[in-house]
Amino acid sequence: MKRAATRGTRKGSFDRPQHDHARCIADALQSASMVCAAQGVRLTEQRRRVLELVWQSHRPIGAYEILDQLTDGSGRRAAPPTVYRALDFLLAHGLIHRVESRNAFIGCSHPGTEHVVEIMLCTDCGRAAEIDDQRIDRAVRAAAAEIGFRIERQTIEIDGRCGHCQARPAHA
Amino acid sequence: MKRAATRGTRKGSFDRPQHDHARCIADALQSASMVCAAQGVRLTEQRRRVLELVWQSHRPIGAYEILDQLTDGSGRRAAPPTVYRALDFLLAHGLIHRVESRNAFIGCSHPGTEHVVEIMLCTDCGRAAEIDDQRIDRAVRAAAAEIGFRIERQTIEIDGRCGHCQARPAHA
DNA sequence: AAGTGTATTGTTATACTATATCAATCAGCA
DNA sequence: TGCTGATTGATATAGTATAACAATACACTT
Repeated sequence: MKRAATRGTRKGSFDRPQHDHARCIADALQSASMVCAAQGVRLTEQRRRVLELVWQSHRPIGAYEILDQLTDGSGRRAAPPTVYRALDFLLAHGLIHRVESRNAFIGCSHPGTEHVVEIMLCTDCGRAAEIDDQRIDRAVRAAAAEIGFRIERQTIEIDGRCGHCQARPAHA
Repeated sequence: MKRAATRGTRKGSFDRPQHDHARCIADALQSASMVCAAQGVRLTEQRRRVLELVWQSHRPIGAYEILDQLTDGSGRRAAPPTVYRALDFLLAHGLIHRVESRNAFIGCSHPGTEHVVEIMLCTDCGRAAEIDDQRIDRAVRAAAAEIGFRIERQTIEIDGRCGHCQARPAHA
């Protein structure tokens, strides 16, 4: 599973715009399947479809964008709780992350492993990259320890311009 | 002004619960006044009142909580744009910070100075402390530099339990 | 003091994000 | 089969934020 998790989006960097994204999606779904099996929980069709929609691009996606694309076969649109429940499940099992500064969600780049979540967000192409930098984590832990603060959760989101976008004119 | 900014809430730590909070408020208003004068913008009565409400505690406050307390003298409640405009102004001039993970706002602990914003949030007493740790900033910059990412903004919010709360039973 | 242009505030409507609640259905198992 | 708990459906509503345009206040000139 570790192989599967790292075959697609590599943690710590932005994929080339022309990478094989179908593989990112396939890998994510496969990893999710394994993670759920390992944790003894069910990756239902509904949850799988939501995860697939989250992974349709590397851009954070909002709950209502998912909702708009989540028809029940006969074109009937789902209701908000449907999508939020699926998102809650995926969050709880580490398959997606919430981007707080955007009220949106991205697929987790290395599900099934313990890691702090640090996200870089390109303000040009809109894509997100999950990084996993030990130095940042160590620095945060050190700062917390100094004032006797016991960390429970970290929200680290960095906005800026990714390398690919800097290498070309600003987005239209 | 630097003295005023550091007299109240010290950056980098949680105040003792029984600190002289009236002074925090007074200092914040005074600093704001000076910052606005220096920047050639007007700290109107409306904006001053919103800032005061933000500073009524060290807990992040939501826009609608402010709204509920913002009467126009005759008890008439203001409308949302009124408070959001004031908040936008205060954000733009570095007098408050937005807490993304809470959709809420806190007063800036050292307005008028350039700094990255790193916030610790106690899940027990609900208070926030703005820290300004160079190690975290350096680590983030290093990680970004490695993948050619140009930083524009950082959102760093750490949830956990503050020292004061750890020193006593969990909050009722 | 009156006039003028800009900034600020008021007002109404509406968009966007998220959850509570209860009913219906489904999956796994005694 | 029938029970039990998990999942989904459906409706209503809470919570967060902005668009658009009118009215007012302020600073500055004449």
